Amino acid sequence: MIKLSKMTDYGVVIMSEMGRIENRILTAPDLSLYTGLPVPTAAKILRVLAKNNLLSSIRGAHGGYRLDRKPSQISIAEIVRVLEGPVAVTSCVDTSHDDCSVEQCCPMRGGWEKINRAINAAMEEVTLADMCQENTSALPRLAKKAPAGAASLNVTE
Amino acid sequence: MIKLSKMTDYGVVIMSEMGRIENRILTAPDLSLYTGLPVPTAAKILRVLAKNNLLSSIRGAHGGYRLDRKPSQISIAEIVRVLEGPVAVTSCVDTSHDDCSVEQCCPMRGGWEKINRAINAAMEEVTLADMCQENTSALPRLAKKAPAGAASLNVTE
DNA sequence: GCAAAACAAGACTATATTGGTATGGTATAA
DNA sequence: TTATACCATACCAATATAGTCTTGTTTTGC
Repeated sequence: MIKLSKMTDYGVVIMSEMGRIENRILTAPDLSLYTGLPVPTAAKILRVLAKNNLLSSIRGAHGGYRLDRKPSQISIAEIVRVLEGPVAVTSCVDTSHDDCSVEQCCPMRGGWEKINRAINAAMEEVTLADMCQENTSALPRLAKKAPAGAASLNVTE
Repeated sequence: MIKLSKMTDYGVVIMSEMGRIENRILTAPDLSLYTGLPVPTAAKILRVLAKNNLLSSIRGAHGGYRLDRKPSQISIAEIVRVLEGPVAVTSCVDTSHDDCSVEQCCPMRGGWEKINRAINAAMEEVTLADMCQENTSALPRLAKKAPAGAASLNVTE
């Protein structure tokens, strides 16, 4: 199961929540309430999103966060990239590229490259607007403890 | 950085190694030698691959492992699926689907579904044969300690 | 029939990543 | 000037992963 980190998942959930309300200002506690995430966690993610120009932060009393662009202009790829780093299925794990010194002529490179491109394209194509289409009253839906609320299916085969 | 686990990476490397040699029988120590992986690790992966009908195991003296099918008939998706589980970017992490009880009407589902499908298609399309195209003398290439040798690029943006 | 070679299976350990929390600081509105 | 809310960093805990070790089973070949 190739999966995104929870932080990234939460990030997408938070962003869609903001997308739904659009140009309203929401605070970390607001979002925490809406999504079921603990406040510090929500705050942490919001900070990162703001730092990377997906949200603007407004400080001081009555401050909070606001979407920087329209939901239709924000791709999932962008959110994932901000919270998770470059979108790619890499395997030469280390930062030091010493081990995979064959980089340039590695026979596998072509295959992975193709796969990476496809993944990127797919994520680039789906926007926040696609994620938060109308009709879903978000607020009351995550009763219990759990945050979550994103993808579920597995495309098993 | 959405990444595959090392085991999966190793699995692909091992499979391409076997694809290169095709219908020869290779033992875990052989593969360990060729790929630079520790023997027990290679053995572990081989076992999983064999259990899932990608390799056949031959026991006893002069035994080992052999590819079950031609490299061109084995997709990367299959290898990844065997070593990593279903290929999907899920986020409702838990096995218990209790938290995401909205599954059916979750507004995000559509978006993730699309992304998952694209990833799957890409991996389904690339075969082992694509990964181990000719000319690369595999044996002497991983001198030092490190195994690796798979993807490298990052498709950063 | 016995010994050696090779796979089979599981438990176990150590390490790395990640999620989550706490603390102290800064800016701004009322 | 006080309360609200963002900012930054450092720390802890839990989980997941990689890797190892041990014991067992099957088969070849002498």
